[in-house]
Amino acid sequence: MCKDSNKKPYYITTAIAYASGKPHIGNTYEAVLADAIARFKREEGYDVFFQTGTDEHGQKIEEKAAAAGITPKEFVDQAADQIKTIWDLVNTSYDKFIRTTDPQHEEQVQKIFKKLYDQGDIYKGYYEGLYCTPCESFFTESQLVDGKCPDCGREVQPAKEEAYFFRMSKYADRLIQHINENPDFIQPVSRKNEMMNNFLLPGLQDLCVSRTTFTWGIPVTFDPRHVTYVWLDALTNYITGIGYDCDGKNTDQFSKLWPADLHLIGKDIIRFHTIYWPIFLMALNVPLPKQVFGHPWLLQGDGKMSKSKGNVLYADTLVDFFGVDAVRYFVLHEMPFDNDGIISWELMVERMNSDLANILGNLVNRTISMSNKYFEGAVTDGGTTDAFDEDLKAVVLEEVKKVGEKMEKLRVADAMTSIFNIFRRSNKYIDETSPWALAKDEASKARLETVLYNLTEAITIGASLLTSFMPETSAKILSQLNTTKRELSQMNEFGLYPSGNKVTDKPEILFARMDIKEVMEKVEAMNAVVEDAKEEKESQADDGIDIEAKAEIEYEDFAKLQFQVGEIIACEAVAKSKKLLCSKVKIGSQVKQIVSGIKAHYSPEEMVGKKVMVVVNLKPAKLAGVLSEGMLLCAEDAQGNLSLMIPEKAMPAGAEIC
RNA sequence: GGCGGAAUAGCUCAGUUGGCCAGAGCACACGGUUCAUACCCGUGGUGUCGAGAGUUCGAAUCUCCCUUCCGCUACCA
Repeated sequence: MCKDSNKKPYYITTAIAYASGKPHIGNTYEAVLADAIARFKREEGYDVFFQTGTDEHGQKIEEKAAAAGITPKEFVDQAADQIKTIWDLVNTSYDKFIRTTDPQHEEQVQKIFKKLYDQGDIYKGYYEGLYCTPCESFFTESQLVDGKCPDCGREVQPAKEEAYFFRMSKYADRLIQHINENPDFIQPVSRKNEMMNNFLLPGLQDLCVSRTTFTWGIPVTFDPRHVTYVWLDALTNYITGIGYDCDGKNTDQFSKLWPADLHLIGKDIIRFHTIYWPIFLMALNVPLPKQVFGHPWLLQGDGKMSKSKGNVLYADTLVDFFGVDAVRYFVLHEMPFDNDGIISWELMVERMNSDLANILGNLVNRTISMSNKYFEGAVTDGGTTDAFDEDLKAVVLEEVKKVGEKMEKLRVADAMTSIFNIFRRSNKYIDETSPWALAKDEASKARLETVLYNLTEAITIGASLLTSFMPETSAKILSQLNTTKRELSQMNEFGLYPSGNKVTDKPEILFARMDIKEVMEKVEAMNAVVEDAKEEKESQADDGIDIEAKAEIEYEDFAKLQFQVGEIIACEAVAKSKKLLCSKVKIGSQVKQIVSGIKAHYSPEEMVGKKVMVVVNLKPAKLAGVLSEGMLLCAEDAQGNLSLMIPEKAMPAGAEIC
């Protein structure tokens, strides 16, 4: 134990997963990536602490629990279990799984909130100015149309609902300085510019840190109508999980581990980790984490991964097909450093066959087979040497170094490529030395011994390096070679495999080749089952959706609105806009220009000729610099899909809708 | 609309401060081999290094401009 205290600490975290459902393979990627880094750091001799967990508060969970007819706590208990099960399934070696409903975390969040309030960083305020009572919504000045509610056009009033805010601007200069002085703080660097240019340099808005519209959250002690709103609750897990104490009685663990060495997060929440989180810490007078790495996403090749499509890949499904280490290999290998990666069944099978089965599995198998065939399993250093041997050794030792260098830069995929270069070089070595030819001549026995010894040694080193990335496979190979894991510190030397040691006499297949056709047939069969279940569920669920009710209106309010049928006679995308289409709409004898945010749902071509429902007397406004003289009405479902309202029977352009 | 990034072999990408015939993996074709999971090894590219112009003895690498994609952000009646 004394030995441990001499080790340098390394504290790594993942983002905590939102406990609202089953995590898909894209989410799981983050856990595996963090795990590979954590394991490698342990190999390097660090005293690693790896924390992950779940974010369990918020309105969405409150609603989902209600829909399921259980309490929020019951709901998150189930969800957290499910997430933990998946993390365990893919062999993540976390040291702590924190949940934001842990009493210890909740207590600290309450203290932190109070402390920041007492010192003036958090203040009670209200959404500035602009509340529309019927819509129950707040708007900023720029969102208003003609000074009125953009949704209903009514008057808005200043300052309705109170909320607590964090004064971000106070710390902005310090943060800008910190980011400039620590170029590695935000990774990849391209994200640094985005944060600077979009948020820090233009000036930070204060952040809302409490809510009164839902109750499933950590109550504000001195104002219990409020619950702590997301980021102050979630981000603080990184310090509460290791024993931060707001009153100054931090645990030894906290003193040892903080500041964290690496927050590993998805690129979508970089802003919260590189702006709000550092500022919270500054306010608490706690040092900032050393590095935040916003990793890219793993996307599905065959169409976007979406739950509504039912084509989401889950880690457990993939593990059933390919096994844990193949899945780990795939997600780590396919994910470059700053571009999104792609996952599909075809790519999985390809990697499985070419890298895992052919290059690695077959290498181990053929090597062990030869040792058995020629020497009854005994691997002996024959003491000979030639140019092929020297090159093999040089490549192995060189790649060992590269693995360390790549991992230092968080280039995990590149590190694995280096390991596989050892296996590739070993296959080539077999070809160069042709052991089967040596075996025919008793005179070259020593030479043959050396060749198989060098191979076994190279594989031992390669397999030992694999331990951080594919722990089960690493152990299997070493076991078949009847040896133990080579320590990183001993990898600057070639030839430590005990001479005369015997390998297993029955090598097992590590990775079986797979047939893409068979896999796809199984996948389709599986999807068909899922599809049926989904349809059944939908037919049950299609009894409508509920939306927020608006206040009752008088008939005269309704009568102010003028609806008419309009015929779209021309339509084009609005240049420089992602969501807008600009239509020329014929209404009776006149033609109006109307801009609508429906580009994601309709192409300009399919718009033309449609007869649609138009709000005609809406005051014209400019959208993205283009004049819009009305509004096309659409129905919207829970997923945000839009459908234009079209008359059920043929109607002329201009017909009144009443 | 604002800010930033990228465009290199069929595919995914490397190419450090401008300089040795522009590289790797996958895929494909041919050849070799048989220890092994029909595997492994070798050989094979007329790639306009997105288009155009410029700086230079020399540019994928620097400058300008254009085109196209991407990210963040704003807007989205």
